[in-house]
Amino acid sequence: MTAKIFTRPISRTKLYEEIEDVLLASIIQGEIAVGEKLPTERILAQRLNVNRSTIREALSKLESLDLVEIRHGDGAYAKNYLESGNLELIREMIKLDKPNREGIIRALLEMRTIIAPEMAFTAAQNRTEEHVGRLEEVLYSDTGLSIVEKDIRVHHIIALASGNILYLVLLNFSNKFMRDYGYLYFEDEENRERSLKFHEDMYHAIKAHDAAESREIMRDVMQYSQNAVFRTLLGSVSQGDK
Amino acid sequence: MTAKIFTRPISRTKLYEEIEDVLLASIIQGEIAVGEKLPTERILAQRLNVNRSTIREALSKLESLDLVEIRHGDGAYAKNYLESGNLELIREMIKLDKPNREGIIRALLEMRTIIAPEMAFTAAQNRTEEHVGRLEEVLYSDTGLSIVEKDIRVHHIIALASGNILYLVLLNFSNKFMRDYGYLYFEDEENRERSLKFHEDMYHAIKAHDAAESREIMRDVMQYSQNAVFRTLLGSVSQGDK
DNA sequence: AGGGTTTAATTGGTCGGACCACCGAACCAC
DNA sequence: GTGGTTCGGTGGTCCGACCAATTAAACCCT
Repeated sequence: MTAKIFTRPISRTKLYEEIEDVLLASIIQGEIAVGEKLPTERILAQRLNVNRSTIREALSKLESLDLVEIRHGDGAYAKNYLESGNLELIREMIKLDKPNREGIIRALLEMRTIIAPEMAFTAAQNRTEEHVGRLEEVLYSDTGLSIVEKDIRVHHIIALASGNILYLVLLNFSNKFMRDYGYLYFEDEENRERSLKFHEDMYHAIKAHDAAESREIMRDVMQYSQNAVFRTLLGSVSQGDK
Repeated sequence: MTAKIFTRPISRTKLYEEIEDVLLASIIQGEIAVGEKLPTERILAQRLNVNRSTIREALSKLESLDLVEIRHGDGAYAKNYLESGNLELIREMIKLDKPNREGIIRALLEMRTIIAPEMAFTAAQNRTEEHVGRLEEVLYSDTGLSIVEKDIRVHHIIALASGNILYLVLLNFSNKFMRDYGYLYFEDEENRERSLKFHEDMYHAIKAHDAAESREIMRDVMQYSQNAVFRTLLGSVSQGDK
């Protein structure tokens, strides 16, 4: 006996997330100018017909994105996302701005192509036996891994070996996309084989402490995959996604 | 003698931030294992003697850091920050783990040295007249800017010109440190002068669409400043801070 | 009248308690 | 077993109240 539902059908997403999206869009699209004060929590609650706690959760998220600044006793102010936005904001923007998705993927691949080789270089210098062992495990023991997960783990171990935690964090960000759009690359059989060979070559180079070789290998694979995905993107311009 | 005061005099920071720090430390230091379920919100509220709303705000922040995963109807689970942590988490870690501050600064400088030159290269290719105009404004008109702010703005414009929004976001992150620790570099008179010259040279190279030259200039200044800060850090090893 | 102080209004932060939506495990029927 | 049901527990939302910080108007003293 389902009680008569008085509101919208069913909210699949959390309420505060919907509100977060609305406010985020308002700020990014300039409806709320940079530096402008947002309506108070109480007013927003009343206007959107939700509880103030819910508004607070939404604003809290926006604050975490560095998109608004909340001042106790004063109010919430919109910030310039071009000056303070963080990586998570990029992900949020993609959810609301699908057309830009391609541009961000391009940006991400471009950055990876620059960073990953240096990361591999440093990793080959600093790697310990443990890193080598973990690579072997991923390459030869973990049989149940998909190619995407395998690739992610290899890069993860390399990032760990590099000793630069920022490489690691950047890679984490990249991986979140890889899990969503990795198929753009790995759906091609040739690319899958190339990837496996890459894992092998990189493993040996790192095991041998060959920094220069590691960098070269990484650079090659990054440039190749970057171009491959670009071609895929070009070929699917008018293709919708689900 | 250092008897722990049971009732804290005044909570200088927001309550949920204190709780956030406590939970964050617990997870990073492994007291709460990866994958382990955290106590429920109600239990945490009771145990820490605060309201459940406050606990929820703290958990929400940790979720934004990708440090915990909250599942409706189930509970909150600790995640492996090495696999999912984001840039903001790095900042939080520094606040709680001062000894690591130096390592993170090193990592940041290392990454900047790699990325910034390529960013300048692309910027010189893609820059519009507007970018040139804004550079001129910062260099010759905005007289009230501190050297740190001036430097930040120059890099910001270059990042904008590059057209790669990830460069921009990474730079934003970097700038948050620059505002805190920029003095490590700019307290030296020679470095300040060098910086001004860098702005000049970079401006002309970008204006001339000279990508290769822009990259060279950027690479030089990055490597120099990286080394300069390293030396400063080495020289202040035993220097405590509060 | 000018400048510093007090007060009041406004706004975000915390509280307590209630109910709703969702998940998982135990249970039950088949 | 398989599939549905029940039920307890957990996060999500709501309500209304008070605390704490900020701001600006009102006030007072000189």
